Order: sequence, then structure tokens, then C-alpha cells
Amino acid sequence: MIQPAGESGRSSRVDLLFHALGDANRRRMVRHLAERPASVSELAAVLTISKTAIGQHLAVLEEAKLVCSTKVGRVRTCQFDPAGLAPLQDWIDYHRQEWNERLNRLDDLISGIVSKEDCA
Amino acid sequence: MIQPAGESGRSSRVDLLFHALGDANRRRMVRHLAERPASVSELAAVLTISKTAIGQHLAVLEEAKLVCSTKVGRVRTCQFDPAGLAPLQDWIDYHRQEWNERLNRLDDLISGIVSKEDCA
DNA sequence: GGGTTAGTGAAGTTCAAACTTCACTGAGGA
DNA sequence: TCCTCAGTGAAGTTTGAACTTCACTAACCC
Repeated sequence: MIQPAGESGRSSRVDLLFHALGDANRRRMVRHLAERPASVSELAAVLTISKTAIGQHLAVLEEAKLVCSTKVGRVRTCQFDPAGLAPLQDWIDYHRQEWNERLNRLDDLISGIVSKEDCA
Repeated sequence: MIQPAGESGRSSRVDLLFHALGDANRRRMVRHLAERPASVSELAAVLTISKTAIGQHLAVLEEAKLVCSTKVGRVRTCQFDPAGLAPLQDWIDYHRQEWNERLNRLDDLISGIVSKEDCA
């Protein structure tokens, strides 16, 4: 059974996101939903897996806040929410920035050495 | 044993990336390496897991091209490579864009309806 | 040379999670 | 009303992968 990460030690938002997107089928779901909303049955047909499996993946995606769904009558319609990607973007930005600062520190170090050499 | 994804069906770059970053310990490694390079032993001390485990995680991160490492003497030094994040950024951008286009199509549809109403 | 330290390979254990099937509920249509 | 279709819950199976330990190699230091 696909674990909807209820009490599985997956705590942070980033954790949920990377885990949710770490599965190829869930990424296919997201990709499909980015084009247009779809029902559980439609997604099951597209991915050629059981509707039960779709339901389980859906729970994971919803917990990661990448997808939301509403049920009207007997059909549940799933929708992509791009805002859910924000923490992922933040994570990337953080690491890029950290890296740049590291390069800057290196720059400072080097120019410091150079100016000392100038003094000598 | 940590599977270095050799023949595990993980094919695409994005697949490798999401899988690599889906693990909290690997993210901690990346975070540490974004600040400064480190040896296997140092990472093992920081994450408090065995050096063997670090070596296994390292293989995954290297395959995803997020980290590179070189061995001089008996110590292997690992380094973060921010360029490895590019495909991840592309993935995010694609889905945001797809979403925007979807909204634009909706806009067009609505304004089409409105102008028809104007004609009536 | 001999001891220590850094890292690796092999093998085994454990656990999460991605599926399945089956049984069921409940909405819609003939 | 009856039948069908959409979705869900429970339970079981199977696999991938995150660890460990142990044994080993090779570099460094005395």
C-alpha cells in the first residue's frame, strides 16, 4: 500500500515534496494535471494502473500540497496547484545562494592575499 | 545496501535528481557540501552514520551529478556542483509555464464568450 | 616495519512503499 | 428498481533501498 506519509517520519514540507516527486508515476500525474484537471478514472487509464493506486498517489500529492481534489457526485476531480512548488524553488535558491557566497568568500580571500602581496 | 541506481529503472536525469534529493540524509550532505567540501569521514561524523553509508549515498549523488569527488592519497574530498540542479529548475519552470498557458487559454475562452455576448 | 586511519566491497537485515485484488458504498442512468 | 460505473478501504505481496557489520586494501606516521 502506498504510504500517505501520515506518521512515517516525513515531516518538513521539502521532505514531502521531494518524496512526492521522487516517484515517476506521481510526476506523470502532475504533468498530466498541469495541462488540465482529471478524474481518478482518467488518471488510472492514462498511467495504466489501478484506480486504487491513483487514490494512494493522490493522497501523497495532496499532502505535499501539489494537487487538490474535490468530489462532486461520484467523480473526484484532481487539480494541480503550482504554488505548491514554492518550497522546492526556495530550496534550490538557498543552495545556489550558499554556493555563490562560498565563491565570494574565496574571492575575498584571494584578493586579500593579492593585496598583501602588493604591500610586500 | 544503498542502490546506486545502476540498473534500477531510474533513467532520466530528473528521475535521478528527485530520487537523490528524496532522502533527508542526502539532502543534509548536499547542504553541508554547499558550505564547503568535505571528506567521507567528516560527512560520516556530521550525519552520524557509517562511512560505508556515506560512500553509498555519495554514489547516488554523483550519478545525479549533484556532487563530484576526487581521491588524493587516502582521503576522498566531495564537492557540491550547483550546475547539477539545472534539470530540476527546468522541471519546475516547465510546470509553471504549462500552468500559465492553461490560464491563458482559459482567459481566451472567457473573453471569446464575452465578445460573443457583446455581439448578441 | 608496525600501528593507525580513510575508504571500499560484500553480504545480510529491515522497513517503507508501490502495487495488486477483493469487497464494498454510493451516484446516475435505463 | 436494477445495473453500471467511480471511487475507497482493507489486506497481502513484493521489491527497492537505507542501513549495518565485517573484512579488507592502501596511505600515512612513528
